[in-house]
Amino acid sequence: MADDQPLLDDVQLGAYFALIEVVGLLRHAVEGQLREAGDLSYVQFQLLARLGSTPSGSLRMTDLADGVVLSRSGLTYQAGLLERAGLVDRAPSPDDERSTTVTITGAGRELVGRVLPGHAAVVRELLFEPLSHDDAAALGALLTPVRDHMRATPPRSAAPRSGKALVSTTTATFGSPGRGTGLPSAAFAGSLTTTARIRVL
Amino acid sequence: MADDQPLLDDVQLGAYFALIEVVGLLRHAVEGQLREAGDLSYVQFQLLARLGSTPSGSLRMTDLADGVVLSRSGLTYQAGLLERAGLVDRAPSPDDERSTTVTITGAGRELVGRVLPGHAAVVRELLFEPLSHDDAAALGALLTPVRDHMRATPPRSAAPRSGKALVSTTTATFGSPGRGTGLPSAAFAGSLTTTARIRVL
DNA sequence: GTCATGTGCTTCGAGTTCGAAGCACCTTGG
DNA sequence: CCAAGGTGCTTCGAACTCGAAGCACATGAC
Repeated sequence: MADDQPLLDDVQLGAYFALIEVVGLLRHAVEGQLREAGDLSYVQFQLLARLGSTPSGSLRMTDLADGVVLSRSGLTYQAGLLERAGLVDRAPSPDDERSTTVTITGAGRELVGRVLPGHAAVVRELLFEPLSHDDAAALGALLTPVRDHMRATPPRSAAPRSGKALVSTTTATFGSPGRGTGLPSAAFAGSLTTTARIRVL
Repeated sequence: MADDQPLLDDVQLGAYFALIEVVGLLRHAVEGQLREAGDLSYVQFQLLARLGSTPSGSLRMTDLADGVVLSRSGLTYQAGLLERAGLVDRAPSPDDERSTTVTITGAGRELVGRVLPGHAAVVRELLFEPLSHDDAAALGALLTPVRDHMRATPPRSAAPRSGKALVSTTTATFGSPGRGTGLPSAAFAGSLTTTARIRVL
C-alpha cells in the first residue's frame, strides 16, 4: 500500500484548521457569557441543555457523558456540582440498579431558559454573522453526516470497556456550494509548507 | 425588552450543535492518536505545528497563545514542558526586552513530522470520510470567513487589565455557596441579549 | 528626566479533566 | 443456584487550564 499520496490535501487541511479554530474561539466567547449570565461552565450548560431537550428530561449517566463528549469520571464530578446546586436530580434507575438516572429540575430548566437568549446572541454574533441563512443550512448539512459517522464508527476510544454503536438518523447529505469562490484555504497550506515537512501529508 | 424572536432558528441551532459535537469527537479521537504516536497532547501538537508553519519557526508567546486559543498562563506552562523536552527554545526578543520568542527546534520539527501522518489519517477517516472533496471545499469556504470574523472582532484578550468594562450590572455572582455553580441567579439574560453584549464583545 | 500607564510574561491557587482502579450490580453458562 | 465475566458509576491521583496578582520592560506626557 504505497500511499505516498497526501493524506490530506490543502483544501481539507484548510477546512480542518478553520473548524478547530472556529470552535475554539466560539467556545471561549460563549464560556464568558455563560459565566456572566448564569455562573455556568460550558460543559454544565451542555449537560442541562441536553437533559432539557429530552422528552423526560432525564438520561443515564453514561449516555449523558457520551452526548457531551465528557469522560465518565468527569460527568460524575459535574453531576455532583449540578445536583448540589439543585439543577438536576440523581436517582438509581428502576430497571437497572447499578445505573443512575439524571433528571433536570425545574430550577435547572429555568436557568437554561434564562441563560439561553444571551447564549444564542453570542453564537449568532460570532458564528452566524458572516453566514447567510443558506450558509447555515449548508453547514448543518455538511456536519450532520460527519457527526453521525463519528458516532457510529469508533465508540469513543477502543477502550477495553466495550463500546456501542449509536446511529442517529438524519442523513441530510449533499454538497452545497453555499457561496462559491475558489477558497482561500491555500493560505494555510501555503504557510504550512515552510519546511520539508509537507511531504508527509 | 420583549422583542426576541428566536435568536437562532432550528437550522442554525442544528448547525451549531453539529459543529460543537463534531469538534468534540474529533478532538478526542485525535488526542488519543497523538498521545500514542508521540506522547503529545493536542495543545502541544497545535503549538508545534503552528510554530513549524511560520517562516522563522518562531513566535512571540502572546501570539502563539492567541493562535491556539489558550490562556497566557496556560502557554507558559506548555512552553515550559516543550522546552524541557527539547522541542522548542525560548529566548528574549531582541527588540522588546520583556517579550519572549519561542522557536521550534529540529527535534520539534522531527516529532511533528513523525506524528503528522497518523494525525492526518485520523482526521481523514473521521472528518472527511463522509465528505466529498467538494464538500470539504465548501466547509472551508463557510468556516474561513467565520474564523476571520471572530479574529477580527474581539482579540481574545479583550479583558481589560483592571477589570472594567463588562456590564457593571452586579456581576456579583450572587453568593455562590460551595463555589461555582451556586444558586444561579443571573437576572440579565434579557439585557445581555441586546445592548449589553456589545460591550463584552 | 521621571512619573503614570500599558504591555509581556510568569507565578500562584483553585477548579476541572482524564484514565486507572475499584465497587456494585446484572447476565450467562454450567 | 453459582461462578465468571460484562457493565454503570464513583473514587483517586496526576495533569492541565484559567484568572488574578505580580514583576519587568516600554512608552508617552509633562
